Amino acid sequence: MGTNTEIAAAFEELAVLSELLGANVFKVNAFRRAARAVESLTGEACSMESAALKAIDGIGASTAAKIFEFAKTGAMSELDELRAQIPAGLKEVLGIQGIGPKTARALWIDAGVVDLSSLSAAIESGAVAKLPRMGAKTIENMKEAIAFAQTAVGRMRIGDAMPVANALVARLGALSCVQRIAYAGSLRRGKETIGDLDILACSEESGPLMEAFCTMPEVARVLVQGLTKSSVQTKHGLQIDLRVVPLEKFGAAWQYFTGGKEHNVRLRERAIAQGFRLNEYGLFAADASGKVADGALPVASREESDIYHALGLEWMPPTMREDRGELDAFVLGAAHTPIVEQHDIRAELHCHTTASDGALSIDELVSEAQRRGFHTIAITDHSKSQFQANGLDETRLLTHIAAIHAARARFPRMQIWAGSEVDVLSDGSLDYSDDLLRQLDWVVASPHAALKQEPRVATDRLLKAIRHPLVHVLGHPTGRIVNGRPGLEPVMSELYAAARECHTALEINSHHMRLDLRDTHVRGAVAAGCMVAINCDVHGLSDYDELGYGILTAQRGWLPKASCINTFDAAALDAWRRVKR
DNA sequence: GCCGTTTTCGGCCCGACTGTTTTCAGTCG
Repeated sequence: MGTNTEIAAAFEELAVLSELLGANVFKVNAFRRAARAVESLTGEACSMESAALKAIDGIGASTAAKIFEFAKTGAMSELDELRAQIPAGLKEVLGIQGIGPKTARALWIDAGVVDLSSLSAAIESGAVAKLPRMGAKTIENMKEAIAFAQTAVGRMRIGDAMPVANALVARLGALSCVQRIAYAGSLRRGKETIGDLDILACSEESGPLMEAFCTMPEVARVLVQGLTKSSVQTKHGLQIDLRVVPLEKFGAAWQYFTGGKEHNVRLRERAIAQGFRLNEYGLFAADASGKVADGALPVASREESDIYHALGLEWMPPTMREDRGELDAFVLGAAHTPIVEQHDIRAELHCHTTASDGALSIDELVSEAQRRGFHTIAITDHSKSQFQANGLDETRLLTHIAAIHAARARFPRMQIWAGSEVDVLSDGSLDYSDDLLRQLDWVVASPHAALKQEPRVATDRLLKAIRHPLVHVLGHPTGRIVNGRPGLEPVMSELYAAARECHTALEINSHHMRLDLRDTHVRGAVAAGCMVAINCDVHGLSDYDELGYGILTAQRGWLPKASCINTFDAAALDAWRRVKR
């Protein structure tokens, strides 16, 4: 057996290693495409029939055979052979900015470089300078890039990147030469972590704009500076790319720089098939040989929707542009299920007061929910096992329930529920008795401890909570922390099936440190027919703003509005709740 | 390695920038 993640990683490694051996680039791309195809499956690749595998775009006979081999033996012989030929440390050499597969291969074959330290040694000894196309400037850049690789931050959490991007957009947008500006890239697509920031601007004099950008005080190193494209690295190790296009081409450029890469490749293939060519300046009519006449005006370029419409597609949210079937789903005129949007959310069903570890009183929580246009709030303080979070014992909980119910008189327009975020203990039992749970209006059950359990143990633990007749929502099901801890790794398909059968919703915890369920889990839950809750796990006033990250994650998982309980009207939500009361 | 509304062979997305070259290869996104 092997998980989809493991199989995708094997194909990605196959791509990298065969690239280092100088394989045909199209073969390398085919491995990468296979990796992506496996990664975005909602079922397990290892348990699929050969015909079903080969029916998937990007998976042919050779790839299917490799998946079978992996399922049977836990390894791929072709990958093992490549690993035996190539020094393991060469992959980190390939990771250096400016060193691609051709250079890495030349460094290895002709200069004996096998890892970063031997690369530095080869630079010092002059061995690198003897290679073709290795001038003084190239070697200087290489030395800087090696030094920078030691300090780089890696991928940044979306909640850390978003404020940086917003501030940068505001600062550059204030320059008089800037007509329009926005961020693009994986940040706009709402990925949980961001590798670099992509900013797109329109200006009639890009020189001063590029100069202003490259001389910002936080810039440590200018990688590239041109009139349409510049890249810098900041003192914190974050790479920022700025692209400048004319105003009338903003839509084409925004589409192009938002990506994802594979989505764009598919879109350009579609353009060619329809007699066009697509680039960052627009969609152009092509002649029979695929050429665009010099000076031809674009068919579409001003807005993203112009591009998609001209190609027979609806505009689609950036969150869905990952080559996971969106081009088929958004054909112009075809009916598609409305995806959840932030303004659809009318209820917060997971929040904490000062009774446990929150910073707000009951009234402060409720009035903020009301101010945001919500009709329902469930107050869910921690249960007794969370002693470090001041979790409530039985006596305090009963007092708290009364206090929450008393608040109803002060907020006649709000539906206010007394709830709990009750701990799912390591054996799957809950932290309060059924008698006590029955007195609550709303129960979120969440794992907080024992987050390193074996997958089988974790699965059974969470299944027990999902099947509990008094539980409405399984909160942050895996307990992972983005860039922090992996959390539980249960067999998700079993959780989806049980959740659907038992009328239990699975939570997308919106906090940018959690985002749990993650995007791929949401997609799987939707495919299995589950209901999903999007909650902010509010501890302080600003946590209500985390909702945006939860929505991005939900959209990346193609969550329909109708499958999200927070979008129900007050009566429907109450009816849904009462099934378990 | 994948794929087919020209195709089972011969294609496979596109452009900016850099450094090293005298016209382009390599890298990146």
